[in-house]
Amino acid sequence: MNKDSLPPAICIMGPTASGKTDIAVCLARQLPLDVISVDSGQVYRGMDIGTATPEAGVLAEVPHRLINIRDPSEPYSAAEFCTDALREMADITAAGRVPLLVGGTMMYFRALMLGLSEMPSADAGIRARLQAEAREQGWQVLHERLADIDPEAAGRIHPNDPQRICRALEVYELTGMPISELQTIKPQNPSPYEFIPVALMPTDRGWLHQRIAERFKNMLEQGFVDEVKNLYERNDLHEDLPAIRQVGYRQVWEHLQGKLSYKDMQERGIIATRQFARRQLTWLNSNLGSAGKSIEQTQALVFFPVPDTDIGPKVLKYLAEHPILGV
RNA sequence: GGCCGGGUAGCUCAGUCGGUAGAGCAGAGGACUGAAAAUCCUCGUGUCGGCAGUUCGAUUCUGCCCCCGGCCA
Repeated sequence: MNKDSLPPAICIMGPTASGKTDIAVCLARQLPLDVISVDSGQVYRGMDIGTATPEAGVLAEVPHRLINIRDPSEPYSAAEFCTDALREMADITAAGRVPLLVGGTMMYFRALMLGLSEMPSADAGIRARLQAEAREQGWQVLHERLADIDPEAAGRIHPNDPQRICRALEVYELTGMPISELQTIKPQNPSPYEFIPVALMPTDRGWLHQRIAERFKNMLEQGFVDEVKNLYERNDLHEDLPAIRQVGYRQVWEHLQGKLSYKDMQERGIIATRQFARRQLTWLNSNLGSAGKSIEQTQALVFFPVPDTDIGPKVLKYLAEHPILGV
């Protein structure tokens, strides 16, 4: 290792239900690793069953950081994740250990590995106002407004994509600068680590779908509906919150509202999970893979096919022989 | 057994006054810079239940048969 080399950080990514937690536990038992969860849902307290947060026994043996750090009423964000993760990574590295980032929130991985451009964070007031304007005039009008101030962003953002139109207008109001211009200013030093990204890739979509269905039913047996009911009965949470919009929670919430029968809730929940997994696979197949190679200190994404009964030992072997880890 | 509805895409169905058919959902592919488990874009050939008849031409009309509902026996 030369003096310029950065400390290593291992990333285990994969779609939902691909077996990430099992791998993490397996690796943590063998190597001096500390786990950080990369999961936009597990950050919320009281949302364990539906987010497949590891069970207490697992957490007792292999602690996961960045789990249950926030109330569901307060939206978390990719930027906050970066701040929190870098803090934890520094802590782990200082202790002479290696951070093991495990999760399925690909945007958080991207933000951590490539960094985010310098931009203001969300502004609830502005968003509420833009939402109200959209309700009256329609998002088309707001998209046209965006086209006036930032033609490039308007060209990239589809008129039917309220979330991105909203963000682009919000950034412009806050800074007076087009978001497309701010985004061209790449972060200088995203994260001072050498990432070793590993992806679990299901080779058989049918297998994944079956696993997703089984796991969702299993969540219901473990009391998923009661978990959501506890949140539902608080009366300060609503269906527009990121926490409540999550796969599974959204469907159970609608069931509690009487909008979905139990049977339909289960079916729609499983379907939503499948679609979520497909989006995660798109990340792994395209952006994250190429993005990994575009940054010097980031290694190319390495794929491990699943299911594989020897997946644990194989990943372990790969890491143990990895030059950056210098084992 | 009789009468009435239905049998069209993986599912739910629309439609073709006779010129081989299209929506929603599912599924697949893609995008992704402070909500990302979010948000959004693209993709529709299938013996139109089977056999025969009428016709230049039948998924469409006619007859018979099979299957699924419902009603009557």
